[in-house]
Amino acid sequence: MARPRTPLLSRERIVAAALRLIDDEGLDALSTRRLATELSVSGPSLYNHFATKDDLLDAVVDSVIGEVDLSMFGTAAGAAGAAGAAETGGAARAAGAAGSVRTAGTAWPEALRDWARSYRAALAAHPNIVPVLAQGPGRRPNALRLADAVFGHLVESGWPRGQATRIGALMRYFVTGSALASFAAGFPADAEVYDAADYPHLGEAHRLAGHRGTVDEGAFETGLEALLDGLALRYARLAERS
Amino acid sequence: MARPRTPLLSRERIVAAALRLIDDEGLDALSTRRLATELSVSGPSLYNHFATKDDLLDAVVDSVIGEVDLSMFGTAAGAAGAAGAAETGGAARAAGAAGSVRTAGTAWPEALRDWARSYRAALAAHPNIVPVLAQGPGRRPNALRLADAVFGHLVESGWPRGQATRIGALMRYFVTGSALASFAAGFPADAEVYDAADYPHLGEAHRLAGHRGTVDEGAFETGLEALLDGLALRYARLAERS
DNA sequence: ACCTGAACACCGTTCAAGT
DNA sequence: ACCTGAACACCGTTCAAGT
Repeated sequence: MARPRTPLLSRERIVAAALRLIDDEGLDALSTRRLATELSVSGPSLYNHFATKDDLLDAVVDSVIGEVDLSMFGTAAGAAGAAGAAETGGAARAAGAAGSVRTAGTAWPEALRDWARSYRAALAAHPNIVPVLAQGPGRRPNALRLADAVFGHLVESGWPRGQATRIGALMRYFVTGSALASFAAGFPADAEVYDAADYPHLGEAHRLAGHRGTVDEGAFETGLEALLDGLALRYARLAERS
Repeated sequence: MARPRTPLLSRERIVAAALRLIDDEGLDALSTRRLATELSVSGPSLYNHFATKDDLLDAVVDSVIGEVDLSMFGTAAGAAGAAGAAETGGAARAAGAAGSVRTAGTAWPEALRDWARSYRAALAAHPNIVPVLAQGPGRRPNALRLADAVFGHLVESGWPRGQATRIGALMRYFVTGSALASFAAGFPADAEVYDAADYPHLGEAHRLAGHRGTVDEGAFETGLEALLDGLALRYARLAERS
C-alpha cells in the first residue's frame, strides 16, 4: 500500500500503544516489531516517528511523568503547568492554589506530602517502566518541570539551595523505590520457601503477597510521614540559627 | 574439543564475569553469547550451568546482596551468616556483636543506620543491576537472609510485627531508590537544556553532574537521618501507650 | 511524507553430536 | 558430565522502492 493519504500512525498513538504493552506484559515485551504488529503496521514504520527505540521509551516515560500533579507548588508550577493544560487538566487546581501557597513558606510539608502521593500514584500505575524513568530527568520536559517545581518551592519556603537539592533527591529515591516493585509481592506465596532453620522470623512471609496493596500502601505512608517529620526537625533547627 | 578433562566453566566464574560485564557496559550488554565469548567458550555452554539467562541473573543478584553486612543485627543474623562465612567473611564481626545487641532493644536506630549504609554501598557498587534486584527477594537465599535479619531485629526491639514489616519495606524503598540511579547525574551537564523561561529554578542544574558523588551521598545521609528521626518519634509514641 | 519488504548483525535457547 | 556447531524463532535498524 505504501503511503496512505491519511497517516496510519502518530507519536501519540505509538506512545499509548507502547505504554499499554509495557503495562500488560512488561518492558521486555516491548519490541519494535511486536509494537508495530499491535498497531497493524510493519516494523520499520515506527522509524518515521521516532529515531530509535530509546527515543520512543523516552516519550513514554515523559507521558507518565506528565500525570504527576504539581499544582500544590503554587504560581511557578501553575504557570509552567498551564502550557500543558490540555494534556493534564491540572490548570484549574494550579490557578486555585496560586498566590496563597506562594507566600506561605510553612506549607512545604503539606505540598511535599501531596506531591509525593501523586508522584507515587502516577508511577505505581505503570510499575514496569519505573526502572527507565528512575534514570533521571534527562532532556524530558515534564521531568524537568517536576524538578523545577519541587526545587523552586523548597527554596521559596526558606530551605537553603543545597538542602533543597538534597530533599528533591531523597524524595525521588523514596518515591521511585516504592513504585519500582511491590515489597509484599517480592516474597513468594509458597510457604515452603521459608525454612525455619534458615529464616527463623519469616514464618508468616508467605502471606505477604496476599496483602500486597495494604502492605505497600502502609509502608509508603509510614515512610512518607517519617521522612516529613524528620525534615521538619531539620527545618526547625534551621530557623533557630537565623 | 568437546568435553575437557577439567571443566572450563563454573557457576562462580560465570557469575563473576557476568557482573563485570554488567558493571562495565550495562544490563543490556549482558547477552549469553557475549558472556560466553568473554569466557572463551561457545554460547550454549552456559546452559550446562544455568537453566536460563534469568537464572544466571538471579545468581548475580544474590552475590551482590551477599555483600551486605548483617552483623549489626546480632545473634540471629550472625548464626545465619555463619553458614556462608567463607563467602562473605562477615562471621567474625557477627560473633563480636552477638549477645550484646540481642538484648539491647534500643539499639535499633543505630543498627538500621549501619545496615542501610552497607546495603547502599553494596548496591551503589553495581548500580546497573539494581532494577533486577529491586524486584524482591524471590527465592534468593541472601536476600531472604537479609529480610529475616531486619524483621527479626525490629520485632526483638519492640516494634509490632506489622510495623516491622512496613519499616523493612520503606527502608528498602529508600535504599534501592538511592542506588538505582544517581540523582545528580540525571541532569544533563549541558547548560542550554535549562531554558529560564521553561525552568526558572534550574539555572544551576547543569553543575549537578559534576558534583555527583557529594550530592547523592548528602541526599542519602539526609534522608536516612530524617527517616530514622521520624521513626524514633513513632517508637516513642509506641512506648507511651504501653 | 510515510509506508513496505528485504537484508544485516544480532539475540535466547534447543538439540544432536562429540569425548 | 560438559563442550561444540547448526538451527529456530526472534531482535533493532537501515535502505531502496513505492505512492
